[in-house]
Amino acid sequence: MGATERDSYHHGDLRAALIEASESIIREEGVEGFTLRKAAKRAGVSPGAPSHHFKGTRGLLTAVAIRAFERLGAELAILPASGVPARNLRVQAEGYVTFAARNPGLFRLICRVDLIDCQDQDFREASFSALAHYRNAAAAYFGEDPPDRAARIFRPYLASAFATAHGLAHMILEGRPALLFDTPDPARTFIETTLPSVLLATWPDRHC
Amino acid sequence: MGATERDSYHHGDLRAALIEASESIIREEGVEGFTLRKAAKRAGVSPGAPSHHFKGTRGLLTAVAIRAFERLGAELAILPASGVPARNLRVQAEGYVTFAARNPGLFRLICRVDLIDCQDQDFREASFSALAHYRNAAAAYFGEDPPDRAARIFRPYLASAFATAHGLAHMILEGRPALLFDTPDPARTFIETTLPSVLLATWPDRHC
DNA sequence: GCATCAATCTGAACGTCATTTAGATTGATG
DNA sequence: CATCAATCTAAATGACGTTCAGATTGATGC
Repeated sequence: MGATERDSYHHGDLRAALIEASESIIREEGVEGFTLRKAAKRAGVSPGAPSHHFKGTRGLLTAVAIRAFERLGAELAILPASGVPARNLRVQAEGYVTFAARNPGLFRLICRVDLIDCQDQDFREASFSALAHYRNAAAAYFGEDPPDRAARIFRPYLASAFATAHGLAHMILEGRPALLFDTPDPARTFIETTLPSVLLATWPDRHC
Repeated sequence: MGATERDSYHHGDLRAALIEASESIIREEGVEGFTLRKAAKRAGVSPGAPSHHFKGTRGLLTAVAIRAFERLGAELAILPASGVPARNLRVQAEGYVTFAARNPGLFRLICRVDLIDCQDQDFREASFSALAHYRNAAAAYFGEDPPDRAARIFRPYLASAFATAHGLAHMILEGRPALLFDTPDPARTFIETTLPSVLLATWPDRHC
């Protein structure tokens, strides 16, 4: 549970262990509870060891953010797709917000551009790939071709398709639902009650 | 420019000076560049002095956040209002996003619930008051009575009215426009080109 | 005008943080 | 089996927030 036991002087796969440890810390204590020393301790190494595998704290957090985007992408990928574009877009948006609500630490991390190396190619690739299904659903709904990898990510219609869900996600993480509901899980209640009607108002379509 | 000169042992109005200094630092270097010691130095006092006026760093940042909400509220209050509800709502939303783009540090601060005492009554009051015009515009557009001070802030229609603008604001602060435009001020370009069409898609109304 | 008191500020300390460096350890190569 | 580069430790550095004893002073009561 605490520091990982280790028999040899070398760790074996410290890089992976640090990412794993960091993700756990962020899940348990949030991004603000994360420190490089904690991650090193949890992986069973000294505070200076991580520097051989990552460019400082930022490098490690960038790697964790990449994993977070991969998890988001995996969740969006398995959502059911119907023949109704509006419904598909709404399912993707709801999945996006649900991911943020269920993984507040990870979602906050991928939005903390001050903590991450946003120029990192793997990071940019991961952030692009994660939203593939969402993007396709939006393109189908708005009747446009989905942008390819070389094209700019955000077109006006895409901004529209992302902004509402992104805003709702942040509202949840900023604690708005707790002001509204006294249920055991206010965020869940928020998603189940407020969100569908919001998406309905944003992208009205009686075919859903 | 640097430390404020001081003739007497006592500062006179250190509380206000610390808030002023902190806001300047956050404007210049962002929230992540802020430290309590910097603020103390800029106000011309020792690192321990602020503790007599604020409950730690969080107390000071909460005071700065209150000021930030007041500035946001002041900007939204002077926006022109017409007889067309849809237009008024759109003007408020655009003002909201513009404030975020022009004051990235301050806007990030009021969203950093980990740095602020969100239970603070003055803070809650300020956050509520700042959005008065926005709320009224949304209520008029959706044909509902605006909620009074005692009522819960967010209803579904209000969440809808805020989510898109809030999401766009975060997208700007997360650097998305820089991926899109090569202009000297990508955020400005984003607002002037992408944003109106996004708001149009979100709240379609040919009376604007 | 003066003594007293509470508010305010300093200076130094403490523990934690990220990061760097010299040196110890060891897996891999020849 | 010797060599070498990769990996890790231990210690140090400087900045951070916070606390505390003591210095200073504005304000109050006389």
